[in-house]
Amino acid sequence: MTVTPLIRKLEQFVRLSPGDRTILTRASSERVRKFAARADIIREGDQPKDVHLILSGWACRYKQLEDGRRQVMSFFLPGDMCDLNVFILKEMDHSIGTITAVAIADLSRDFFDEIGAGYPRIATALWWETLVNAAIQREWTMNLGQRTAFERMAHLLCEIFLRLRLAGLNDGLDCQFPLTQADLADATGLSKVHVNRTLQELRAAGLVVLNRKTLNVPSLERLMNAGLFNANYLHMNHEGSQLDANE
Amino acid sequence: MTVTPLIRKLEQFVRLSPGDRTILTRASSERVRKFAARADIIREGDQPKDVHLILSGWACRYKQLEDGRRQVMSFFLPGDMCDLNVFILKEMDHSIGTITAVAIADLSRDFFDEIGAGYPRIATALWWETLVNAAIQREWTMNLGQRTAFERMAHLLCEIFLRLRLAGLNDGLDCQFPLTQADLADATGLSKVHVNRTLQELRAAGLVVLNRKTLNVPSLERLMNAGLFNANYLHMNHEGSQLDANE
DNA sequence: CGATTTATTGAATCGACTCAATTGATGTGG
DNA sequence: CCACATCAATTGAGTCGATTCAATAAATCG
Repeated sequence: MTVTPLIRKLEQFVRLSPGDRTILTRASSERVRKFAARADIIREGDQPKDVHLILSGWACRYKQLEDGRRQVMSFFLPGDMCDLNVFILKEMDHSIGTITAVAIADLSRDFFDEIGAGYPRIATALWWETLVNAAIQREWTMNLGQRTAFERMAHLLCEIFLRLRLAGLNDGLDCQFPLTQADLADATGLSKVHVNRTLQELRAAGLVVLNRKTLNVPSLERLMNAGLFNANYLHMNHEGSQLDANE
Repeated sequence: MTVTPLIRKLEQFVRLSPGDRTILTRASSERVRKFAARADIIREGDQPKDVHLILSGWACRYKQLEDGRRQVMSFFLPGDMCDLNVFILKEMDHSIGTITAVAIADLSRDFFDEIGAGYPRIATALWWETLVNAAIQREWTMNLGQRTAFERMAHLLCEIFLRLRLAGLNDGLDCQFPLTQADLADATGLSKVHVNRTLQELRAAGLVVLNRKTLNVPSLERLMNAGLFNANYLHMNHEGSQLDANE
């Protein structure tokens, strides 16, 4: 049940068989852990032991400089997982912290061996996810390097909105939006004050309605234009039929 | 011979057997293509057919907005390869262009199937490379979002210097450095003028000597301090002994 | 060698930041 | 369920880092 976002997302790319869904569901119900909001799941310097799959709630990767400057490098939404095979590294080079209360499933090396050996569709879908995550990280580079505050914020909101939709987590034009302006500041490299002013501009332009932890996007097309948003990097154009599940 | 940077780099992480080296050398000598400086290897929108391995020369990933703003999202040095399994995507979301004259080897899907089936050490090393590349991309996010122009430039120069060293391509305190100030501007999100001024600051601080396409770093430690550089994200602390090659 | 690219400098401007104070929401314990 | 405490959002004013525009100098290439 809680795995739905993952399955839903992977099926954007491959059509999963009942057996595929079963093993994903099983893996998502063993070794579940819960965290409060604003807690760390793993810290820079820790030894990574498992791959974390977000079952519910929002989290983020972040890194901090000695003087306190903090950068959020990505957001994890339900159905997202941290790097495949992280456990081959000796230590984490960043931290993963929660935004809201979060439930995760810890996925072991054995699980991925099993997938590699007997679940080629899942393996392919996980590669696709890995490539999309890399593309998202590159797009953030573009966002921080080239876009103005206004464009950057519009772009980020577009991305989150679309990613929630891929995971089946939005409701028409609305979605849950638990990020504070401080979170947005850390993700966009802007100051909190400027985030506030930028959001006001977006509101004034009629591009977003954002309050009480809810985001409403009256016209995704207009928001995309404002953010110079090209969805190609999300590689969604597959209609779930890349591989067939003739089991 | 030209594969040396790749083998050298991978051996930071695993100890390769003679058989491992043979297949890497073979794959690097079949299907070699050469490009002039400032040419595109593949463009956004193209269908990716192979994984590209840089045998010699420097290249970069980049993306451009309609109005011409350009962001370099990563540099490819000899021994680097573009995303594993890119060919599962329908189209490229960015372009790859050369900086200098470049020779690449095109690696096919079959090659990677072969690696997966019979060369576990190489497979592990390629995963390590993938994870390090993801970490580098995240660090660029940090760089663009949080560091000042001065720190950012110092950080970038550190990273390139260390990566060249990993591939066995620098000579003591010196290394080849074919990037123009315009390239640095596109990579750091700064204007060309400001890159120029920032480099002058770095020179004035005695942190770098940079001219005639050569970079000299008198004290890597001081440059690292200036860039708030923490090398943990390169995951180099493995001494090539992660897995043994008892063939 | 001239032609073109790359690097450098100066001056004026602007986007985003800092500092500081205020308002508004949220949440918790008594 | 209110009162207080805390966290989140908003506003104003002054400043600064980095930008743009424009011109010149130096390097590189054919």
